[in-house]
Amino acid sequence: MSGRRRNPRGQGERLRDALLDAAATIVVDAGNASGLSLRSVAARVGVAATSVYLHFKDIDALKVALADRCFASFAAFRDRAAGGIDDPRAALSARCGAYVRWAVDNPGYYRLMFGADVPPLMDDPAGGESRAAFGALVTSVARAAPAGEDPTRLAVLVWSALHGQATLRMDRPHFPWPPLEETVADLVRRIVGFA
Amino acid sequence: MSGRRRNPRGQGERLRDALLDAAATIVVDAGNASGLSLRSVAARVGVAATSVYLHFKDIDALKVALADRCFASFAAFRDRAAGGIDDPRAALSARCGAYVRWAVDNPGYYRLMFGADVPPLMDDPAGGESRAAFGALVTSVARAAPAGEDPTRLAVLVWSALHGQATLRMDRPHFPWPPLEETVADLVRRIVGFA
DNA sequence: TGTACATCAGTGAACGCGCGTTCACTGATGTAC
DNA sequence: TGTACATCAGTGAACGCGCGTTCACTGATGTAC
Repeated sequence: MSGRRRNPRGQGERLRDALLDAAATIVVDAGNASGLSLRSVAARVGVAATSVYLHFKDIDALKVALADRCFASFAAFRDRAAGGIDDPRAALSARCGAYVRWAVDNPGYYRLMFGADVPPLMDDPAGGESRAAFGALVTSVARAAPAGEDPTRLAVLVWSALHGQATLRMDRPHFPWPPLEETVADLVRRIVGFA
Repeated sequence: MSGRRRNPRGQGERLRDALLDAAATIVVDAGNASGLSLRSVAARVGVAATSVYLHFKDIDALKVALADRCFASFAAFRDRAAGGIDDPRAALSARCGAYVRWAVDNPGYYRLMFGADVPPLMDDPAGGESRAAFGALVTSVARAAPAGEDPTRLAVLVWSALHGQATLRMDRPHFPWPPLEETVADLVRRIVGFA
């Protein structure tokens, strides 16, 4: 079909990456994971549908692997945004702004990672990623919060506010949203309680 | 198939309600709208698949009609929770707690109403419902907020926080969530800024 | 009072589509003897 | 040095399923003449 050649001996794992790349472009193009299927992914790579089974148990396993990849790049983006900022409150604001910004710019990925699509993410490999991300938020909140506040509790509040901003902005694009970074910073400031 | 009899002459509209009822039970059972199809709805009612066309242009039109119904019952639930409470802050807390409670108790409906399933809700009949609901929130926030705050702006922040709580609680059930009403009240108190 | 006709509330067969899953198969390449 | 064999990286036909959509049809009931 396409000009694809079979991988050389010992390089069979490269198809796995190619399948994940194809899945990523399908998700990016559609803005969600609804077009992800064993057959669509295989077709995109130029391979027989059954070849997907060589690397993934089913389409959900592929989704989990893709989500795992996304968590890594999401975390890197937030760390980059917050890195090098000394003031803990400014660092927290930057981290949170980056959270919503990345989500809005990558709705397909974000929905895959945090939607109901792949239910048991929290227990699985990607669940580890997700918990680590929450841990980083707790740390950042702890540095910025007034004394006497429970950082974990605050982080739960902040996380849910960020998630709400992110998903509403992508699902209700016609709503007159105020500017993203400014709004998120205000939200975080109010929740965590610093001037 | 089932013991269904055709509606008497002039009562053809009753099938419309029956189809919506069937769609509602499908959504409730699955917890989402993914099982909603022209054929599944028709089968549930005990009617030929093509009969759905007599009342709905396509399955999306049926989803919009169902969402419309849900908005009505959602709004009634919140009004009931907030009604009769004189203190504006307590009323706002009750209203917001009821928001998240209803969402968590009716995940299928809530996802249908606020998810990406039926994109243009905000422009359509149900969009009116949705805007009216936001208006009620703005009013309630205005009564509770300190002077000098912009109630619409605050309502946006509160709404996104409530939505985040609601969707994360339903999509991440394994996360160790703190008690719902208490957490929502805390969130609202912090955002709106009252002691 | 009878009857023709229109309307209403659906029916049911058929179509092509994409889906996951099964199964036996292929053909190149490295390795052991 | 040659050859048999195992392994690897896939293939491709076939299955049954549910889906939306089309089309001509049915049969009861009310209404006009």
